[in-house]
Amino acid sequence: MPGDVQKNPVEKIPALSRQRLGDQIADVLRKQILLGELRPGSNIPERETASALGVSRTPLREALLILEVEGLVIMAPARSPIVANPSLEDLTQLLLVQSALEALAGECACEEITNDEFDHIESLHLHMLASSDISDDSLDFFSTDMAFHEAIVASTKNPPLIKTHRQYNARLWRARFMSSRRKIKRASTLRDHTNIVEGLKNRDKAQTSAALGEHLRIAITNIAGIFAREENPE
Amino acid sequence: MPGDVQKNPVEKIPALSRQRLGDQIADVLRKQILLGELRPGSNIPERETASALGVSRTPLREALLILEVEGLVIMAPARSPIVANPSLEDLTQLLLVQSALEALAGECACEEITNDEFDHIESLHLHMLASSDISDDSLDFFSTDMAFHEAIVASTKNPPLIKTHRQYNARLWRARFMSSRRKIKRASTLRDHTNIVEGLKNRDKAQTSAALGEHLRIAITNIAGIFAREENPE
DNA sequence: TCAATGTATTTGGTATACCAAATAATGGTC
DNA sequence: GACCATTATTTGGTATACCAAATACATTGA
Repeated sequence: MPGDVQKNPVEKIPALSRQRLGDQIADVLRKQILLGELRPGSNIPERETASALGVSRTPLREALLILEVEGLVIMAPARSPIVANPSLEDLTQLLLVQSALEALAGECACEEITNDEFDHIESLHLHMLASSDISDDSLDFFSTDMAFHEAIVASTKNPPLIKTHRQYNARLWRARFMSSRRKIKRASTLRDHTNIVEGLKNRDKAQTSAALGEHLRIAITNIAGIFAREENPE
Repeated sequence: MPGDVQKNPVEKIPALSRQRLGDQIADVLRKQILLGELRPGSNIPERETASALGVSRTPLREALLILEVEGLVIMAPARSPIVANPSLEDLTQLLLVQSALEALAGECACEEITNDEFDHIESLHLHMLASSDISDDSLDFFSTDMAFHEAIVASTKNPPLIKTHRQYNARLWRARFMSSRRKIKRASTLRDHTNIVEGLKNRDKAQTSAALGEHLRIAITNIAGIFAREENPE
């Protein structure tokens, strides 16, 4: 950056030096990957991306490193880093682990959840129930769904669990988003959620855990359906 | 490195440029942390460590970044990176997640494990049975124990599960090592392992999964005992 | 026309130089 | 003698310069 004008409007970067630049860049790239602005399989050349973001390669590489450890980016020697493009098998394996994590979260949540936290989760559920009929705003339905699951995990107050769950969610985000656009499945999603909320309300470990685990195992089927449809559309 | 003599005897670093230098450094540091050569809470100043390893700060920072994402190192702004020093609560939370991961691994293993893999796992178990009476080589008993669990997880052929499990193992390594030195507990460890092996042999998902999950939940108690002993020795 | 080879360009990997913030030490003053 | 202020040093954070490997392209020969 030899003295050229800073075009980057990312508010105040040096505001109290919030955190490492690399972390902030990782957040930006992660969001772009999740939103599909950076499509799976696409390249992330270091110099180009760095200058596009108005930073140098060093923190950009730091961000790529983080995303690689998280499994969102693949870095091969002498090749541009690329956005991970998980196969159906990859997604199945990820979902299996995620379902185990959420089942555990369900158990822990029954012990740790506060009434306020439960109320918030229930309100998210009610919002989904209400909006599923009226609007067809896929993005709203989907993001509320994600928030619902994250809120449950957050209520466990188990930082490693929360972090690992978040990382798996990131890798599954795109597939689950595409899956959520099949509105046909909404009814079963909501039915599962009702079971989960009921389990949480009664602090019933077995019900909550089973409902959460089963919920995601169903998601595997849905995603497999998406893949089948892509290969052989209609 | 201005022309000074290379004291680093790390074989041939540029041998076919195996992989990124940062990854190799991360491996070295991780091993040092696990073996206790880098004690929890100790500093890892960048310049000093880099020159000690005969590399520059860039790949060293890359390694520290990786270890930070893995949870083995804490990096705070304007402070030397330090080796994570998990509290009893931290370890409890980690073990809870790890137990869920191993329970899942047990289920998957029953479907995926080959006869060769089972034989290997069984031989590890037999080795532990044999050596538990004769020698009191804690390190051997412990490392075989770790290999036993890792082999089970590996037999699932689920890469994300394997990777996540390995990362949790790294964070738990030290605590489990200290715990394993209480020879009194060996009998119960071996009894658990016998159940696990039996479950695997019969490809019995429920038994294998339950035995693995329970096994680690017991480890939580053992580690809590270690902490209690440290605070109030004898 | 096709293939093979050599060169130029682009890639990521690494080392180093520079910067800002935080800390620790030292000197001065009350 | 104690406390506060100021400075010097050490820290990590960032930018840049350099390097080697890999690729793509072009040119030349069969």
